[in-house]
Amino acid sequence: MGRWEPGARERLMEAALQLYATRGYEATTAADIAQAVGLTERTFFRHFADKREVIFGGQELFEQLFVDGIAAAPDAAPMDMVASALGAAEEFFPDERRPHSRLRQTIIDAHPGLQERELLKLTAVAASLAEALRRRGVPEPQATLAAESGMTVFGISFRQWLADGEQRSIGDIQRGVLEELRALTHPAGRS
Amino acid sequence: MGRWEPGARERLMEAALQLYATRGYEATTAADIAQAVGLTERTFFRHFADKREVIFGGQELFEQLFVDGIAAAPDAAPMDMVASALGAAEEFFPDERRPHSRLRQTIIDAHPGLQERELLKLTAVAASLAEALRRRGVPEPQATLAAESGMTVFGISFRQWLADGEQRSIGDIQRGVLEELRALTHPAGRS
DNA sequence: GTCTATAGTGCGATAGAC
DNA sequence: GTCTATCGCACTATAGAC
Repeated sequence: MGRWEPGARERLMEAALQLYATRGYEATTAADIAQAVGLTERTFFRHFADKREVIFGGQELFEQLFVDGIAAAPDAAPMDMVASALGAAEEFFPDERRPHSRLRQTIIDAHPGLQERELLKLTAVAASLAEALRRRGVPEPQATLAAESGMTVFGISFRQWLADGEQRSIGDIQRGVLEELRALTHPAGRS
Repeated sequence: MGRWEPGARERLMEAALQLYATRGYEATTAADIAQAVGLTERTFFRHFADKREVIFGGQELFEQLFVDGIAAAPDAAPMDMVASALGAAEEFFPDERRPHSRLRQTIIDAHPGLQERELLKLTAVAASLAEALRRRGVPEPQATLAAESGMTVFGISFRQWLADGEQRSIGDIQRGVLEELRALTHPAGRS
């Protein structure tokens, strides 16, 4: 047994989610979260640059899955490689995770500061996706366009996946949304 | 003549831009900005909810122009109404404004906190665009998809408009990027 | 217009792991 | 001894409450 319990980071994240959910984000101080897991405020800020970050742990894995998806996609048109990479969402958001994701999203939606951070993270993923596409030989502006369109599809699908009564997997939803995007940008009758 | 110089808000915005550019964003306090135009810190926070907001004045007009663009667009496919609304960018970003926009963007790009705020503003515009499309009878998810795709086109085009040596108007760039998007989501040979 | 809580930083000290 | 996680304290600026 060491001096410290292991997994301080994970324990802080879990405690933060619970406290933000019950007591409210603004009413919860960094010191509260730290105290809840037997640490000090100073240690909280060693693990997380700010009070918002504690909600967004595990995002690196999420981003990596998408990027790997591009690298592993068969040679095809840019949007088809993106579609293939979107499969990563299925791995990251299995249906069992829906309740947890709903709770987390409720907290984020209730606070502009957290929404800002979420958008920044999503934008970072889009930038990484674009970079991965360029490594596959896709030029600009197509790489950024395809990457951002992919994240748009993911975002809309993720929201729908969380919607009350929704039963489909996120992958199924994404495939439908992507088809809608294709139809939208190329309506029947237009050459 | 009133008791106060008029245009406190505008003077604060201009002073903030200059101070952020010369001294750096983090090294500039709200009190510094207020003092530069002969006001107190308290007054600064009466005009702007936080230190970041001072960079984003005038966004309401920007948003309104896009929304009006949707309302005024001739009846057509959703993406065509969006394309029509994108024309608002031409009015809001005439070529004379390029140097000012470049300075402003340099400051934003150097600070994650400002990037977050910028993304939130852009997302708010997308949400308003989607709402305007729904008022024109476009259902979900097409409305959100078209609105967010429109903002993607705007964002990429705006970046390109600021790029070194770029001569085209933002409208010309947007038209090209939109065509790229159409081609990307419907490559030749795919039905 | 003042007063105050909280976020977040900097630095030094300490306690274990190796 | 080095390295790393933790703590404690002092400090500033933000932002909101009164």
